[in-house]
Amino acid sequence: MSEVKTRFAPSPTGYMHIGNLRTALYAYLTAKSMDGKFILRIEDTDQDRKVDGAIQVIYDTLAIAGLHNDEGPDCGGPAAPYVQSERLPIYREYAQKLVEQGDAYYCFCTKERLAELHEAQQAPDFKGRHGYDGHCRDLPKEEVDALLAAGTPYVIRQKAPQAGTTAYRDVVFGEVSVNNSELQDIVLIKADGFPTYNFAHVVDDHLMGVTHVTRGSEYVAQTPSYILIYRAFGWEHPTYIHLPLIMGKDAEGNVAKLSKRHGSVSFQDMIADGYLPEAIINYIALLGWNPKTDEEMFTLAELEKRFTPDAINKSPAIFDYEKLLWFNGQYIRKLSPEAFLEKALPFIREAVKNEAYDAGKIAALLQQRLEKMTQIPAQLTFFDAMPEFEDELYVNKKSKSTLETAPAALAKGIEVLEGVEDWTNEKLYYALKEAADELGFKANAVMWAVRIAVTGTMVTPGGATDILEILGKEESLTRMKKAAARFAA
RNA sequence: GGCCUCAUCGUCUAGCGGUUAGGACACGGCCCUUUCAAGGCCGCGGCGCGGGUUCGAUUCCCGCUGAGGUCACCA
Repeated sequence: MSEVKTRFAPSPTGYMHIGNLRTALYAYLTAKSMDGKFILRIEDTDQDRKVDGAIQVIYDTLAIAGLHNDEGPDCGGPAAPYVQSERLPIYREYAQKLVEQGDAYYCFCTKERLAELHEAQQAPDFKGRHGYDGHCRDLPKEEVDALLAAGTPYVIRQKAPQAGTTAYRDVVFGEVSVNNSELQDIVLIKADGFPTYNFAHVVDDHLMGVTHVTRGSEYVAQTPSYILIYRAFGWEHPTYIHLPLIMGKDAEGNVAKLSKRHGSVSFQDMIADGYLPEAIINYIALLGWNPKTDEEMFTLAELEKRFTPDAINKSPAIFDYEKLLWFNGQYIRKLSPEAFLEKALPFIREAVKNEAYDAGKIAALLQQRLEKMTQIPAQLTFFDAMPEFEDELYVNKKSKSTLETAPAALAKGIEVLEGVEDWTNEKLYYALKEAADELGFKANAVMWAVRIAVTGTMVTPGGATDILEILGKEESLTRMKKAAARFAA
C-alpha cells in the first residue's frame, strides 16, 4: 500500500474557525498516526468570497498550532500547484472528459430559473423532490452544440444515476448507503469557469495522492456523489474519516453547528483573548476523540503518538469554554517563569505603567492564579493608583480584622516596617508577624489591614507582603500612612 | 418536508450482556493558606421512553421521542 496522505483544504475566508482547526488537527494526526504525509491545499474557487491576506491567516494558524504540512503552496511538492485557482485547466480537462463519457452534461438553466425552482420547492405544500429538476440532462447534442456556439452561459453538471444505491465504508460512521434517487446532479464547473468544491476536491485528492479524507460530518450525505465521480473516472476513492460536528450554543442556549452565532469562534480571536495554542489543541483534540484512558493532558507530540482514527466518536460535541479555560490555566502554570513573563508582559504593562514595579515579580504572583492572559490587567489596577474604597473593606471575619484592629495594625505596621532595611517578602512577613505578636493580634489581622491599606482592593494577586515588596519601601509606607491618617481624621 | 446520522451526569467522555456505571470540567463542602487562586480530600449528579431477545440489558434488535446534519453556480 502506498504512503498515507491526508490533507487540510480550507478556503481562505480570512479567519480560522475553530471547527476547521480541529479538522486540520485530526487530518494531521491521522497522517502522523500512520507515518504519513500531511498536505495543505487552498480551496479558493469562490470568486465572490475572496479575501486579501486570507491565505496568510491559514499559514499563521498552522504555524501557531504547530501543524506542519509536508506539501502545500508554501513549501511546494510533487502535485503543485496547491492552490485551486491555479489549477483551472486541470478541472476543465477532467470535466470535459466526463461530458464526453456521458457522466456529465452542459446545463444552460439560468440562475433565475433555478431560483424559481427553488422557491417553488420551498412552498409548504410542495411534495416531490427538491433540487435540480434535470431540465438540461437530456438535451439533444445538436441543441447543446448550437447553444454552445451561440455563447450561452452554462455550467457542467454531474449525470448521476437515478436508480440503485451508492455505498461506502466510513471509518467512524461505518456503512453509509444512499439511494441514488436522492442524489442531485451537482454542478461540477460553474458559469465562471471555476470548479465547485464538489468537483475540485475529488480531482485534487486523486491527483495529489490523498489516501484518507478527514473532514466534518456535514459531508457524509454528499460523499456518495463524490464516489460516483471517482467511479466515472475509474479511480479508487480514498478512505473517509468523517468527524462528528462541534456544536455551539447561542444566546438562548440553542445548540447548532458551531458558528459565529452559535458559540463564536475564530482561532485568532481566542489567541488574542489570551488562550494558549497548546491548550486549544489539547482541548479540541478531546472533542470527539479520547485515548481510552483517564489521561487528558496531551501535547501535540504526544497526540501524534497516541491518536488513532478508529477511536473517533460519532456523536456531536458541544464546545465548552469552561473546560477550555481550565486547560488554559493548566498550561499557563506549566510555562517556565520566563516564558510566562514574556506572554504576560504586554498585559501587565497595560495596567501597570510604572516600570519601577518589577514585572517579573508581578508575573510570578499571577502565574498561579490565572486562566487566561486577558484576566491580567483587571487584577493589577491598584499598582498605578489606589482606588477609592470604603473602610468596610478592613472588616474581615476570617482574618479577625475589624475597624478597631485595623488602625492599630496599621500604626504598628508602619512603625515596624520603617525599620526594615532588607525589603523582601520574607523579611516583611516576619516583621509584620512580630508586629501582630506585640499587639496580641492574629497575624492575619495585620496582614489583612496592611494589604487593604496599600491596595484598597478586596482580592489581590498575592498577599500583603508580596505586594509590599513590589511596591517598594517608600511607596508602601506612603500608602500606609495615608490610610492610617484616614482613621485619625 | 424528503433523506441521513446521533443519543451515558449540566458539559466532554470510559463502558463494547453480569460494574457499587469510571474519569475530567462545572457545582457544593472540607483541608491548606498572608486576601483570592492554585493544590489536596470528600460530595452532588447520568444510562431519553416503550417494546422485544436473554437467566440477566447502559450494552443486542425494533418502534417512538429528542437533537443534529444535508438537500446552492458555498465550501
